[in-house]
Amino acid sequence: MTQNEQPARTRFAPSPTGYVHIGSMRTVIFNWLWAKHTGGRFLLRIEDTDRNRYVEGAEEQLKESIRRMGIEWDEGPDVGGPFAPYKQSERLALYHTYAEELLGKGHFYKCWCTPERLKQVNEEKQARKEPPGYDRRCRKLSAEERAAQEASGKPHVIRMAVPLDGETVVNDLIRGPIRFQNALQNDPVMIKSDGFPTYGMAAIVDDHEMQITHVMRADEWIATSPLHVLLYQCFGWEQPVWVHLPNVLGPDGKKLSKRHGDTSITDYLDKGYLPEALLNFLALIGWGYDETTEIMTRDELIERFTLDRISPSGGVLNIEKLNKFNGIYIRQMTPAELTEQLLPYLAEAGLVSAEPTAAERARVEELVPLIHERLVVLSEAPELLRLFFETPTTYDQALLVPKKLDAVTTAQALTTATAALRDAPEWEVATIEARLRALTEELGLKVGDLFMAIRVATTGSKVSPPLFETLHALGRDETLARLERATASLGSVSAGP
RNA sequence: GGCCCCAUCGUCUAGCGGCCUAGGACGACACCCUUUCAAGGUGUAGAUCGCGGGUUCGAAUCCCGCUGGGGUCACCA
Repeated sequence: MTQNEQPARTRFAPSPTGYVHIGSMRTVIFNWLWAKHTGGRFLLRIEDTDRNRYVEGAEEQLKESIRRMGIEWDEGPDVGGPFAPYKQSERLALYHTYAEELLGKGHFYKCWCTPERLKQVNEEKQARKEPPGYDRRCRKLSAEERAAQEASGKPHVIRMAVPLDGETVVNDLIRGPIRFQNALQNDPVMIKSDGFPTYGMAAIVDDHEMQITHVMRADEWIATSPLHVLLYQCFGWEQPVWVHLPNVLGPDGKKLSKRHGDTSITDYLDKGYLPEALLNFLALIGWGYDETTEIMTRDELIERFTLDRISPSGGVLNIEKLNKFNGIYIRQMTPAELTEQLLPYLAEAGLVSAEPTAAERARVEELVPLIHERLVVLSEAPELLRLFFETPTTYDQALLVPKKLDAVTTAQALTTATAALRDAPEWEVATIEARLRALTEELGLKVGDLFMAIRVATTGSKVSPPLFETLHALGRDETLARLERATASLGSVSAGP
């Protein structure tokens, strides 16, 4: 791109309040891709400055989610780095040092207004149809008043004294300059009364300290970004490149949230969407390489990812397309690889033991080719493979008897087929096929009718992997037993009135 | 409501003044292959580039207005 491509330092800075949703993961991916593309570093920083929203285990879950996607941070919790700690609750002293500095320069001021007063001010403003916001009372305190408040020792917050006029320009890389009137901004709280910094304070101090070169974050941060620019100006620090990413939207075109259902990245992973497929798919929401290329490996993505190709508009997550991608990636795996991935799902369904034995593993691997190209998502495997582990118990007569045939004819056909298969010289796919095809002529049945009757008789369903392979995998004894059972169920019908 | 962002087939997108009678992908539909389902192959439909003005010899591409959608207005991030 036109931008210099010096090694970038990017970061994903979530607050540990819950799971990582699919939109956040897309943000992670963009940050990570850009760092890797430029040969830079991707950091993870935990923004736990709101003790009211602390969620037990959220940090671990968050790290786990990112790792399951095959993404590692070069600096951050667990791995450390030159700017440790990477958790804001452990960096409190730093924020205070900087707050003191700006307090001294007059860019920050202490505010003793209580939440109750703030609320009241807002209500009054609302009543007067004025925009809500702090009235800056403490900013206008006289020296004596300030000294009095100071002496009282009452709890206070520290606010930034936003310029009363002029404008602040946020230079967003993909949107260009965005202008904001300073007069319309509020004096934001920088340090809360509990001594913790707010996002605006902590993020800017840390981004500067950690030498972040590109701040890539979700769209919704645009509105508060002028405050961040202002803070950089107060400190006299060089700003990072601002890159506000378009949102990943729900089917209704609104910001993705819990009400849209499975928005947690782990839900997708648990369902059996492959990390590679998810990565590829997510990279394509809000970014595109060229006119035709869509399927790209991790390395190709890294190689090709540039900021100038990020689009400014949000995109709806197209699950059908994700499914397609997942199928493509599944088909790229070897049977052995697929087997490994499938075992946990089969174990959960009770089809193999929790600690699969070598025999079970081998059995699954020989079955895998039968469903390989039919799998969309890993979790579908148990249903597709169940017929090889459990004998169908009931037969739907309507399914078993081909449309143009009756029960008696079908039973006879099945009986003949059973005999033919019993007599087959050996149990090979080609042999089974030869026998059965010959049968259609002998019986004068249509290929589809005979095969379908056998399919339903042996699998209990009209949909299955290819018949001959299926019978072969079932084994002769099991095949014959199922055939006989099905035939018997038909007999009871034909014996009826 | 104020401020801000966005606007190409149903969806994800290509397009950065002439290559566009707008390309690709998913989905849909049809056909081929075929023992079912898939996979694969071929093809069809689908976007007056949100609307209206400009600028220009020429606009999806630049400018303005409108409309629509979204975001944000906390001692949350």
